[in-house]
Amino acid sequence: MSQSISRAIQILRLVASNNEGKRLIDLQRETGLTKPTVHRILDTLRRHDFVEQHQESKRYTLGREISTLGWSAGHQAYDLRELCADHMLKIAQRTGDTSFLSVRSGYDVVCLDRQSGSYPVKAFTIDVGNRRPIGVGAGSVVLLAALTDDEREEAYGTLRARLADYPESNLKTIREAVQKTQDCGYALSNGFVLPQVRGVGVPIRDIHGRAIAALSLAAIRERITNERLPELVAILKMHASQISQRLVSIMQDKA
Amino acid sequence: MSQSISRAIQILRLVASNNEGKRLIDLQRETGLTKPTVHRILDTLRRHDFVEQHQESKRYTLGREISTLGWSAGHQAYDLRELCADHMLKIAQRTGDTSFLSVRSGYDVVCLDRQSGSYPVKAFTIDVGNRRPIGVGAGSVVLLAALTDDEREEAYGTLRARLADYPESNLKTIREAVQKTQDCGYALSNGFVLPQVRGVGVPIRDIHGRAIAALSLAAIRERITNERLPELVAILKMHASQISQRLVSIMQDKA
DNA sequence: ATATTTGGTCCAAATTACGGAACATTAAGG
DNA sequence: CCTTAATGTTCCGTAATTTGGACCAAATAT
Repeated sequence: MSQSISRAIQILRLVASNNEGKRLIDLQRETGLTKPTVHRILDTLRRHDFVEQHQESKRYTLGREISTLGWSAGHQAYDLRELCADHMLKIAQRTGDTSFLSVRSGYDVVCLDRQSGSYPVKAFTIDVGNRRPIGVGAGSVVLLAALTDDEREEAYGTLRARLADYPESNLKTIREAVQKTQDCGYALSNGFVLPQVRGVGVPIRDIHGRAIAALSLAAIRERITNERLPELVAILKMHASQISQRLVSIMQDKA
Repeated sequence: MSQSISRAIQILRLVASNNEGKRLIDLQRETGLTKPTVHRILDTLRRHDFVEQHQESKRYTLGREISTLGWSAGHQAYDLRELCADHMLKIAQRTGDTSFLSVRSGYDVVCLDRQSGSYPVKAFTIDVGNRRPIGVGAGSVVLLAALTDDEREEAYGTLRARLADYPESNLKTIREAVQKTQDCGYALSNGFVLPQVRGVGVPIRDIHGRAIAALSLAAIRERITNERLPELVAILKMHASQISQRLVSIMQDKA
């Protein structure tokens, strides 16, 4: 298998994981490769406009070409966001908390959309377009739990190094959360991202039953009590199932 | 420089250039590489969800991951389309013809948007999301003319092989059209794509004066007469300049 | 039924990517 | 302002990776 292509893709994902861009040395550390190798790969990607380098800060960000290719790819991410927009809003309105829509990207999770409810203390644990390691946060645990056993073990492998940025998370608690999610059908993040914040997440399933996205909400700890939890889960599950149904009918229309 | 990464990117672009997907052998011919090489690269891209392979037809299309990465890249293509939406509509309304918005992607040109006017014979020479070799069509010539001399010569190199699909185009007429565009500030496609269709295009320039996109329109030959041409060019130029001004103010707001 | 086209696999040859080392440039510290 | 540290960039010999000829399998055309 083409090693350098895999490395280039790994670097692309890492560059994507931070909106402010990444420095060469960040990528070197995160990949474990040597400086010249990372530099050469970045240089190649830059020549093809897959990444851009800011002149002053020297930081690398995703390039114009990725944006254009994504456009040609058929706007899947955009379509899913459209499809869920009303539901996202309704969840935020009905609960007063912040709703999130996430999809998996390699061993990252990307936030596709976010809507905030009326409650004055907002839990904005992630911005739209940003990424997190899979397993960190409620929606993220949902997507981790949905992987095959092999994939999940590989995900745990990549996680080890990356959890340094999330002092509230560790492999043990993530494994437990995944187990719980598989048992109960929903994920609970008990301060995994920020100690004051709890989150709840459920999967959105496609026509084959695969979890293609996660619907979740977050709020300060005090607002997600054990008493309120069943109600929140019910709301999320209802919207997830409605979205799934629309997905199914869209798929059937295409065929 | 990383050869295999460049090849992977070249293949990605080729896969993107056809919405129905590409067969292995198509890619082999278009790249000039051997079958095992193309296959191995595609296999690597597939493992990373950068391409998908349809089970029945064996054709390769862009994958879920490209869509997601494009999302993280900051929605540039989408933003530009939004920004131009009103203008696209107005051009179609005022002229009665079909308006196009295009951007460059390597040595391809991607159609970002299309609006059709009231005239009952529509010229749909390209669909939204589809690609063409740079230089084929009015908007496409605009973007070719905007390259640096070195880039343009390389583009001509890649064109040679690809013009087989466009019997109405050849390197000589494209070179002439580019020259004319540089002289006059607009491009005229005199049946380059389909013999019955003429097109007119102008550049949309960013704050630095670089042509980042092309605004164009197309109609059956009889509707784009030499008498009507100045009016059409004026309309296109007016909208292009308005879009440029909005781009400038957006850029300044960011800084 | 046979020929042809296309998709996929194996493996030896050599081209290519790799990374140590050294240099350049920017940022931090005294 | 000078020194030290940290990061970005380039060079080049070496070794590992990619390469493509040859081959097989499956589908499609004749």
